Amino acid sequence: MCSVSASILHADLDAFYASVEQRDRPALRGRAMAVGRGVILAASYEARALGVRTAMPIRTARELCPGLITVEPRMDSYTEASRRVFEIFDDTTPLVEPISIDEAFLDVSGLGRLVGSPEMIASELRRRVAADVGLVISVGVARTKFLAKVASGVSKPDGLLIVEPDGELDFLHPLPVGRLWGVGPKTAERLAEKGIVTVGDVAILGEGPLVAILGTGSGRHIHALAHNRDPRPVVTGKRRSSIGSQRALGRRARSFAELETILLELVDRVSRRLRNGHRVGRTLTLRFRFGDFSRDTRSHTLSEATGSTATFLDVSRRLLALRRDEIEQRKLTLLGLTIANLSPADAVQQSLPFDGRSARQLDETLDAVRDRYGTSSIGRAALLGGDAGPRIPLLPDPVEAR
DNA sequence: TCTGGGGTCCTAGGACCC
DNA sequence: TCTGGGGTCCTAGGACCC
Repeated sequence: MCSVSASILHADLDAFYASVEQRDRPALRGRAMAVGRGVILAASYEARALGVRTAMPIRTARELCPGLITVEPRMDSYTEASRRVFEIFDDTTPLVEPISIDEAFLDVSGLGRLVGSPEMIASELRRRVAADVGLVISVGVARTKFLAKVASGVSKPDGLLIVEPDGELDFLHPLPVGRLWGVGPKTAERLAEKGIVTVGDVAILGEGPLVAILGTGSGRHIHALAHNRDPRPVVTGKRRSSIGSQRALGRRARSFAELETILLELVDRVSRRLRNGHRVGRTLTLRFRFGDFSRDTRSHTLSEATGSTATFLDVSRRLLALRRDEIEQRKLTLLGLTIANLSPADAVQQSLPFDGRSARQLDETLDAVRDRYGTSSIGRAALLGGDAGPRIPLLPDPVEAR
């Protein structure tokens, strides 16, 4: 599926969240600033120059960079900026594959005669994103998706880099192994122990020894990438395969009743998003993180996919109860819920019978839940499981539950 | 008050079926 | 009594990415 010429674009917005903030608030321009809550989500290039990195705790970032300005994320603004950038992508070629809120692959192989060379298309794309949305985007152009992504990364910030087919390996081999997609800190360390530091080292090693170090899956994968063998085409119309939500719990201890309330909020949020996307799901996974940073999961697969909040709540509360002792002994610092095994909502019956309670009774139930657990973010939808789903049974008294 | 919050893919063992 | 081979699904966990 590789085209013979460099005609896959990887377009990636630079320091996306931070750039949107600097665009909207001129006082932040040219300053070391970052977007974050607890940890850094995105840092301006001025802050990066001082060592501030994504995923770094804000406290650590301030030690490195005492004057660092941090702002709370405004997801709505980022979503809107992203939407406008993707409109420009879609206007450029019908073959657009989104990867995340701020990057995508574009296949422009069919546009040569009509519009111009990949280089001209990439330049025009960068110009339009700057002029119409006010953001800087870097673009890599190559024969494969993998190499296009590497090229955009190398070109940043505000870059355009084209890797022609006859220069691929010369470009690739001097780079550190961490540039290979799928090589993170752990894998890089294992390779470094064997003296493998650059992509070229991987390429020379051969597949056999690499498989011996990393196992079949990643061994073959990484070996192929080191030779720029990446047959994956640009694919449009992908749908996500899971939907989840999680909540960091901070340092203080939480009662089991509090955790049940947080779980209810997670279930409410996830099932609402599921229904808004007209999807139903079958596998629930509860994710735990403890004070010592160890992680744990518990999952359950239903016999049929559903969109019912009540069912999700029922299952997830049972999964939570399974870990009750563990949670009370070791401090829980994160609780997450993911629903996977998704399918289109019209595949199953969507509206479950309403149990006939009056609106007033529902509100009373809701008040009781809020009262008991001191939360205000639970809506009636949580009790109804959608427009006409069954109500959620009132949470048992925390004392009774023991 | 301080370690987001959203995802994807892979592996391995056990259950179960043919 | 001994013992196949192949396949799917589920659960748990690990690594990685933005």
